[in-house]
Amino acid sequence: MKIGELARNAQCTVETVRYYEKAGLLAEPARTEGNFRVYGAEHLERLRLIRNCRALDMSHEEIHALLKLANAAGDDCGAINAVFDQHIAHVDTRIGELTQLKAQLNSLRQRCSSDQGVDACGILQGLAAMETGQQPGRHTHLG
Amino acid sequence: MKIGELARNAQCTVETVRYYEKAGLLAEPARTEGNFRVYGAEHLERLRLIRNCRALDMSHEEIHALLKLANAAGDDCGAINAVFDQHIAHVDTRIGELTQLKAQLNSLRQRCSSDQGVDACGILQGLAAMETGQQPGRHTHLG
DNA sequence: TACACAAGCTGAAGTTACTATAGAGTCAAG
DNA sequence: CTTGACTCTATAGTAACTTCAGCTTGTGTA
Repeated sequence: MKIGELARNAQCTVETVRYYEKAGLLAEPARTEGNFRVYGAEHLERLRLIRNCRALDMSHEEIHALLKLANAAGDDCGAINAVFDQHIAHVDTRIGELTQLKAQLNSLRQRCSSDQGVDACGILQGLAAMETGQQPGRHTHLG
Repeated sequence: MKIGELARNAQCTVETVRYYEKAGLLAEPARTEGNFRVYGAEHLERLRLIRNCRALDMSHEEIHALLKLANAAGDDCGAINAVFDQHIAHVDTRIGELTQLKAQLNSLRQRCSSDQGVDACGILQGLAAMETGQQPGRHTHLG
């Protein structure tokens, strides 16, 4: 199968496929005489796995670790669980941060009644007065 | 005040300050004879406002719009509310996405009991079998 | 006064995970 | 034999910074 078909089967673009190859997530496939990439079922399976991990917001680093572990057939999969648990922790942290954020935003929003002039705007006053919070802190790779 | 002091007062790095200047969020300050930037209280106030907006995960685009509106003294602040409301909607959307994600991750996680071999790992099986979901979809600028 | 060291300067490159573009080559159908 | 779909490589752009190299300025101490 050529790159277009592979991409269609995995619901992504051909550019993404080539990008994964350069990024070392997807093995370099064979080539035709005309230099076109030719893929087999194993490539599709691996690509699907990668896309699913991405759909779960895992970073390339996490996926890379996972793939490496998955290839070490015979090992027990405690390490895989660890990668997974860590990712779940990331998501959880991020949800907590955003929830707090939303509360703060809502409380600011309540301070403005929309018809007043900019000088009296409660939102702007609130934004200027807030004690500069701790750096949003990149505890996770999630935005 | 020089750039280092300004940065300390606003809880950010000097590189970030220079970056905001280049990005057009912070006005270019005066310079000393030796070409050092010199800031006044108004710069600090504006920088604090910017950092607070960032702490609330607003994008530069949103902040830029907000600053422009804030400078249009005299206008009523309905437009400011609109920017704010839109941002709150972004945060809300993202929380919803991550919550769904977490449920999916947890359900996958339950499939593995850790002591088995990689071949039988329920997580990997789940990841391979998942129907490639819709693109995570950038509805918001939040990751 | 001399010298070290902190702090400042500019400009360019690196980060993440792609997307988009340019300019060229390959291949099957009509 | 030409058209059009598909593929190739290489490069640049995205957001919001961070890091680095190489230089200049200012300050404190011997």
